[in-house]
Amino acid sequence: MIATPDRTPLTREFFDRPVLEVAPDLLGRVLVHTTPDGPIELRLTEVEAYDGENDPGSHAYRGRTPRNGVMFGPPGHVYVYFTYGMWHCMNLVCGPEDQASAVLLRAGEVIVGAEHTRRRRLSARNDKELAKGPARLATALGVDRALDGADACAGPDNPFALLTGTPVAPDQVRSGPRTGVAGDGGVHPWRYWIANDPTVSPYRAHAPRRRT
DNA sequence: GTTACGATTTACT
DNA sequence: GTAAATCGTAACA
Repeated sequence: MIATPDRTPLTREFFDRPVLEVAPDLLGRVLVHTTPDGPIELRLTEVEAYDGENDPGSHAYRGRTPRNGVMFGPPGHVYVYFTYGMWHCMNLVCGPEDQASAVLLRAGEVIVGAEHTRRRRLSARNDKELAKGPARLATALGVDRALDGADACAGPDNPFALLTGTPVAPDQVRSGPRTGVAGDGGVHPWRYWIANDPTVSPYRAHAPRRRT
């Protein structure tokens, strides 16, 4: 029996901590995105930490650019990037400011508004696949670069918010290498997920692209 | 201006 | 299991 999720918004202070502390603490939290179709709510089941300018796997590794500028801003905001010419992925910026660390939201369980996500996720064979993977998660929510920089701490009446939810017990948190991260960026066990959760995406090693 | 590649997903053998 | 899809971004010339 799962307790009723706490709908108090997560505070700026929650995100203004080292990213390796925030990332596992996000599991079980509830993301709210209000779309033109209606609200969608997602319980986070899998995340990945990216530790600022010293992390070879991070978009911030080579310094600030037009794309990653939000990562260098205050914590508690959304960083959205476009990749592979097709997909969007979303992150939450963690503090302290100028550290440029963030948590990639890799997977979740849709708990409200599944009917809206199914229209965007026609290849999903069941509801567990609606947000099983970072690009699938963003697609299910209808998130794109328009949300880049949005404040996740402004409360549930805003287009985007993170609520306290029901954080998972520490003994239910698992960790391992990050998925699809090249080179030295793949060595750290900075991927976190909820044990035995059916919405967690499978691990994949980085696949170098073949020459044309 | 040109080039190489990506914090992925999907379809197909 | 492998390969195609598809284009913004950043590095390099």
